[in-house]
Amino acid sequence: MPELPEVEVVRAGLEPAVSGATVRAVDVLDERALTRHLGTGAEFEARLVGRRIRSAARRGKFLWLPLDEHGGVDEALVAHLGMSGQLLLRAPGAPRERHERIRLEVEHPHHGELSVVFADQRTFGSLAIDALVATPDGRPGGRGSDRPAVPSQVQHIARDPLDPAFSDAAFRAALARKASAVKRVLLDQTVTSGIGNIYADEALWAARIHPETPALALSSRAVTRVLGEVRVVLEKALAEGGTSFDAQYVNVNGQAGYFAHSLNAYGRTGQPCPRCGRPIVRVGFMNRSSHYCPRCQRLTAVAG
DNA sequence: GGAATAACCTGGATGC
DNA sequence: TGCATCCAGGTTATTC
Repeated sequence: MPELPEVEVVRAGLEPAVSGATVRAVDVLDERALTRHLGTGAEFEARLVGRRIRSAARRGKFLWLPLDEHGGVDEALVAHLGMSGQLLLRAPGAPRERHERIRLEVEHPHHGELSVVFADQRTFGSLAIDALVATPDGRPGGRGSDRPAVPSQVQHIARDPLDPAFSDAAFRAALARKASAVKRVLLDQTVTSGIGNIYADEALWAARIHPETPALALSSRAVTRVLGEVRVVLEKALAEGGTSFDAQYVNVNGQAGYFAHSLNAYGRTGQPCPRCGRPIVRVGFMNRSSHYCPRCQRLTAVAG
């Protein structure tokens, strides 16, 4: 599933191909891929054709391509991959992808013509054209952006733990006032972004913290450990190209990542914990699953 | 206002 | 073999 590392791999793949490119044509095949766009497919197409893409930026799981100003309006093409979305680079005229929803034909001054394909099996992902608004802290909007702006629909999303402008103090303060389970807080994109079910389970396993521990019950050292392990697991996954299951996530060239081989808890129900050998258990949590080691991650072991 | 839950969606796995 | 059901999970609207 596309979480921060997967989205960052896509962003990094898109950046050299689309920065400076001009959109020549847009084909919306399925308007369900525009659920975050305020307008019709035809309007989306008309508004995008002729625009020049400046760069590729990301905050958490949101990706956006800032566009040259048009009529005094500063805006971007925003993408969210949802659970199964893919952004693929293809040669012009390439055959339709399975579950292809939208295709952009772009022309780059150095690389020539290229197709940018948005494919999405489960249609939880979407594209949208959205206005850019100033960041409250005046810092760059996210990775790949040197401008202090984010799309309006990304305003409420917190910075991610790999963002140089991420505030450890604000994260600590948020945990200290929430009685919810720490895993729920890690998944709350308004507290910290980019973490999904896989990396929440992995970071909590590494930090030896039970996913249902109340956030405010964590000691200062435990919070430090969680945040440190979140960063370690995200950076390691990024280095390995992300986590792929059943080809649900691929980079812009359609290639899978390798991090699934490095998972210690997620998806390993019944298999021995790599640390103590006790079988990993799976429990229902927030309409999904939590995987943890019942020996290493005890509900009472929150101090230190 | 904060927290918890349901709904959205499709395809693969599983059970009968 | 074919059909029905379950499961995966990010975001948001709704409910408590």
